[in-house]
Amino acid sequence: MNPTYIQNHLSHLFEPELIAEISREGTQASFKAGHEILDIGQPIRHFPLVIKGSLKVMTENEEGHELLLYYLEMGDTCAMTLQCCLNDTKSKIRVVAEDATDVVLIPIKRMEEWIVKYGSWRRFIFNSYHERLNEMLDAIDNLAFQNLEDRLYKYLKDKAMINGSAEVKTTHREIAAELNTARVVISRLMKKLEQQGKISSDRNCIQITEFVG
DNA sequence: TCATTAACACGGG
DNA sequence: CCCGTGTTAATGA
Repeated sequence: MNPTYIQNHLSHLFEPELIAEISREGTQASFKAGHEILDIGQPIRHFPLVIKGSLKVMTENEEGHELLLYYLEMGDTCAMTLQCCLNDTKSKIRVVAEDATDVVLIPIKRMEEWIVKYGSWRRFIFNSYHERLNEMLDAIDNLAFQNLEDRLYKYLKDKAMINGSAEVKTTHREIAAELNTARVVISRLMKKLEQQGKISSDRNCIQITEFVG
């Protein structure tokens, strides 16, 4: 892979020797929005460094209900994938491209090697664990203690945030599936949020009024 | 009280 | 016509 590509995107994270190694060992991949990169039960051979775009990481319960764990954005990597690498287990997660996304795929065998060899890699991995753990705690808090209306609004704000736009292109049906609830509830709550002036909505498109970022 | 399920009407593409 | 949306009625937790 082209070293300057890695250089341009990851030099702020890693030392030059590691950049060179990533260039040698990694492969670049691009995914379209909606592309499934990894499914539950699949063996993991690579782990991703996100260069551009964003990935959505989910798990699933016995009834087949999906639960959103977190989003990965530029400079992020996937703590769940890391955990699976170290144990050599199969994936407990599903990873889908949220929008057009570029990643660098690194063979899992380099993981442990680089942890010993490179301070910047070690810090990166620990830091990634830390961030992902915090996001999961947020997700749990959200599920356990917040009502649906707050969850919906937070969901919409998160979506807007990762798109980098106040506009969210989705449907009530999709949102209902993501939040594990019924479409009719989303419609009702959306109406409520609209009346409060927090959002405005058209068919297939929702604007977040107080979007910043 | 609020979610869920099913059913129906409306309108835009 | 199909799909997304808004609404209602019955039922359940």
